[in-house]
Amino acid sequence: MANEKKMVEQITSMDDDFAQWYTDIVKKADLIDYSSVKGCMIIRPYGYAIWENIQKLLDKRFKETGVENVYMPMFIPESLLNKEKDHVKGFAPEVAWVTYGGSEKLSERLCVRPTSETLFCEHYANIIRSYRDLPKIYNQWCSVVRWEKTTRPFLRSREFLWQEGHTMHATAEEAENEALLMLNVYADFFEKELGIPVIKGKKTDKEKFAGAKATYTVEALMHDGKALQGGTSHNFGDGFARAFGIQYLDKDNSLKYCSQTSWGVSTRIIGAIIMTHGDDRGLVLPPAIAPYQIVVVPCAQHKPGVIEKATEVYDRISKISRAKIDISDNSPGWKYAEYEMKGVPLRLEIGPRDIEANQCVLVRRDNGEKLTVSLDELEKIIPEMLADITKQLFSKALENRKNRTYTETDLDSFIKTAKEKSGYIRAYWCGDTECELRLKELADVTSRCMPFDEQGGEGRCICCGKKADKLVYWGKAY
RNA sequence: CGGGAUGUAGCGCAGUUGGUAGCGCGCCUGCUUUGGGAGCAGGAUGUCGCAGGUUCGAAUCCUGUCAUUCCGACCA
Repeated sequence: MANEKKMVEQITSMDDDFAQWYTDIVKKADLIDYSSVKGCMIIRPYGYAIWENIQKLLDKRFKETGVENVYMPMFIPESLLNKEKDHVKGFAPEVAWVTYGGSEKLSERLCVRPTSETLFCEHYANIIRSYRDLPKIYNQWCSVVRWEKTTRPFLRSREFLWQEGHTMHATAEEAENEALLMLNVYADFFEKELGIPVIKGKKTDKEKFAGAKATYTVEALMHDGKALQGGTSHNFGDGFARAFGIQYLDKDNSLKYCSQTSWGVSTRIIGAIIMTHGDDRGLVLPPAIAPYQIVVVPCAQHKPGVIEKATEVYDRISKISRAKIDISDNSPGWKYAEYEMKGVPLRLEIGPRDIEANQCVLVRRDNGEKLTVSLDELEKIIPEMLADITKQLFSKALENRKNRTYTETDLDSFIKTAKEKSGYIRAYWCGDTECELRLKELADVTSRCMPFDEQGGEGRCICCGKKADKLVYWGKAY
């Protein structure tokens, strides 16, 4: 019992204080450490391994659609940043500036990239001449800097890792297709690999990206009912192309402006994983991105033959999964708690009793189920269980979203629900930004997205009561 | 950027009216243990966040500053 108490003390319960629970997990699962610069975190090996797995899986999906990776500089001259008005207005308040090189003041200050639209545009203007040069579908994996006031690990840090795709196309239609294609890549990745259900939709003008014609988003709902924008894909039309003079000579020998997209996801995804699947015992990782998918814990490992047998099993399952074996002299109970904290999807326990019976015990992190299985069946059972874990994580998260999605048709109920519940509120909206601002004021919610799947109907604007054809998901967001 | 809380050993925390720093866990050594965070014995570990100031003397009082955290406003 004394031990149980100790375990409970490790992390704050999510029902007591969700924010503190999140912070505890991030630290105690060894994902990050704080650095001496506010809002800049050290991503530790266990956390970085998760990011590497995310990168690997996404990068493969990108390349299957024709993406090429590049690397752009991290500095942007002020004059370059200023070229597109809406864009600079959106980002200027939160950029970091370099004003000195060594001891000399720079003649023009350099901004540390908050995003690289301008750099890509400058480059594209130089390399695109003819329709034969199109499309250009570039992506870069890098870090960007935004001088946030309030910071939280993974969710909002001043420097964060991400991927930014920037593409140039001959026609507006092609650009629109690209933006939607990448949105679908994100949605598929979230749902199939991470077990996080998302809502695909369009952002309102108020919420769209600075300088974009349209912003599309995949929205996820966290365990506490707050929304998190998982990834965004923007159609820029030819706005930047006009500002940067990106033109090509078409087949008909006339000069035309390119149409452009950009799309990105960041280490924020890790925050989404924590807040979607985690529980009071710690992190729960979807197998696809878990640094190790299964941990072998020998029991009574001092007894002759146990470590040998456990190692043999480990070698075997290493061929079919990312595996780890822990033969440290910590007690088995300690190891159970430790790997639960770290969210390892499966635990394989093996001790003298098992060895005698040619079996082992498999324990699932997501639901705690214990299964005694024959050692002969491991190669068959483990991949099945890993796949099933992702599915179960998905349905559990979907269930949470369903339970936290409310539909309202009159303003008073809308405000009441917004005050009393935490989740999405579905309600019609006339399209007027005034109404959006008013809802923010009255109910403290913002529009999260206009789901593609749920348009086409008609109702009354939740705010002004006028005829409305836009169904919007409203809520509070990270 | 506003409001609250915090900063002392790796982690969690005590430290009273100012007098030169302690507890638990962890760590190291040895023995016994090992199927849900093991036991006993011995041992090591500190610019008291940082910078000034007051004082014979500061972890303690004052000023500033930096960071963390929570709640708002802003944003991925």
